[in-house]
Amino acid sequence: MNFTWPVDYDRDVSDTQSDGRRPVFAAERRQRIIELVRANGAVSLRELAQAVHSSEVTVRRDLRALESEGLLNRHHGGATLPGELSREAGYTQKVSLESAEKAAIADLAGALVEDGDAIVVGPGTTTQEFARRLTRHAELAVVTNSLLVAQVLSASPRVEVMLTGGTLRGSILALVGSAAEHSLAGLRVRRAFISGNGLTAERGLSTPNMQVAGVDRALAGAAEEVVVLADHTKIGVDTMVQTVAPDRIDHLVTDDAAPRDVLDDLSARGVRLHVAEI
Amino acid sequence: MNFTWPVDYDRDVSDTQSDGRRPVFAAERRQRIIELVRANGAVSLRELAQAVHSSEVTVRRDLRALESEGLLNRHHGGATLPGELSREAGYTQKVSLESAEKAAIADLAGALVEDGDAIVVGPGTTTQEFARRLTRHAELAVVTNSLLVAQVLSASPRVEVMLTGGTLRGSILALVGSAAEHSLAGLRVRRAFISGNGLTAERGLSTPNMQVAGVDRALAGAAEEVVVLADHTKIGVDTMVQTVAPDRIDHLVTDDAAPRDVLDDLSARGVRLHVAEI
DNA sequence: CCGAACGCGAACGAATTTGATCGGAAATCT
DNA sequence: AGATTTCCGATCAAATTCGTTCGCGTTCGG
Repeated sequence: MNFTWPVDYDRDVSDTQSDGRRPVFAAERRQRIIELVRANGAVSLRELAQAVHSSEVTVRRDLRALESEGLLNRHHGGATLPGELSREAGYTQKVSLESAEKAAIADLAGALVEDGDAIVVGPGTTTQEFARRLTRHAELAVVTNSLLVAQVLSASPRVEVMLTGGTLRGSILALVGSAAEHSLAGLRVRRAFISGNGLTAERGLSTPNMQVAGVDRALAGAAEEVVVLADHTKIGVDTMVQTVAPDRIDHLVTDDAAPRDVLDDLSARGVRLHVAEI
Repeated sequence: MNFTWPVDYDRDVSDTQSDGRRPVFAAERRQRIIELVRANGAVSLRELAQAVHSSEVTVRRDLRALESEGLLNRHHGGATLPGELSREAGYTQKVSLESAEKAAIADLAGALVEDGDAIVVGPGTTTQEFARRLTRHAELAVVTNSLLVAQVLSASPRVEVMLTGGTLRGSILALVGSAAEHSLAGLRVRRAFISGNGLTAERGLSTPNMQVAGVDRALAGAAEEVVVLADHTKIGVDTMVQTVAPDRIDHLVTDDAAPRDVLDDLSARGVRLHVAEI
């Protein structure tokens, strides 16, 4: 925990540890290095060397060992906390995935919006793409719990954006939790445009996360009609928590690679289909 | 404490928190670039270079690398979010003004936060920079109405971010209106870190916009202590709506180019000063 | 008491990063 | 459409950092 440094005064360059003072164990030094990196987020090699009273070569060696244990990340000139950087690699990869399908779906869904509408838009990459189309409409009121959707719409002055409150879920940049659900309680809009992780005819829309499911339910509950935006990779798959029952879904916008039988089942349950041709 | 950048590496400082400024790692710079692009939708090359304190050549190299990872799209003059050339509103230019001062102020203000704190962070470029420092702390709960602050903190799992609801004010990417104020009503945190457009000893903190003023008041009201982050360009100027009275301000963090007399007046009114030396 | 093993620091070549410059391409203006 | 301004790509040079080898001193086991 706390280290008492036997002697901390000027150690000259040529000075060695021949004077009977207790040597600083390597483990102590490394512990100190980790503390420094954790405290500052990122520390330069030189600073570390000064701080632990060792040469830069030694610190480099330590950093190499610590990196192999996953305790920190090395960079040119120093080290940083692991995970602090290089984040979001997974997220943005999703954006470019099937972007043609998403764009086509978003285009088609845009036809379901009219000037002067009040709508709800849920989180997701498809709905984000959909939101981009909304800037053309005049006098739109959009309620969303997605920071990305809000940001997309922030530029257009003719769209009024209302964000729900709530705690931020960093992985999808959306607001969840009871505060988010509660802020939707008194709301009533015409249509909700939401996505999800899976859609089947039997169980409807679903998502693998409980908190996300709660808000999705609240989003759908605030609208008279529910529009689901889902590309073909989600049609026919079921995930953990059901969010919207099949008979509560009024429209489904998807692409023509979706399995035909599932679409037919959905249609039989009263879901109006909008299939984008890629 | 001198803040000269090229560290003289002959001196052996026993201080572990060395004051010399650390070189910015390439990974950090790229992360910063991504954040800037995300936040503004589209940023020009020149502004990016200015913001990260590097040459345009280096930024160009970074952009090339980031594009190959699919993290952004680059084209003549700058870079945009991947997926769409959504915004044609020209590259925003308010990205980096007096960024050195802001960074120093943010550093200083970071000392007013402790692990386990619950704090409020208001909108503004300075507070955004401040928020970047918060990722080092453990078990932090942050309430904010700024999308940019939320986004900065979204990457760090040790910080819980709560966003107020409300209508989005696109120009500053913050939530305002009665919903925002109402969502802060039942809240009580230790400190509020807010910025503003002007600060005088007579009228305290002020901002030119009524709606923004309302939320600022609510933000300050939710905290036991109010910390104002303001660079020297805001000290001594008064704008339309008063948001926080002088005697409600407990701390002021600013830089040493602020007019001395105003600081003295503020100090006489009980405001504790933290002046960053550039 | 002695040799081997180990940790640490110094030195030097290699590799990486960064900034500057210049010709050519692209966009904008007239 | 032509001219001009701006921006991009590539090569080069300087600085910094990294990896490796070697030497020195200490410690441990016999």
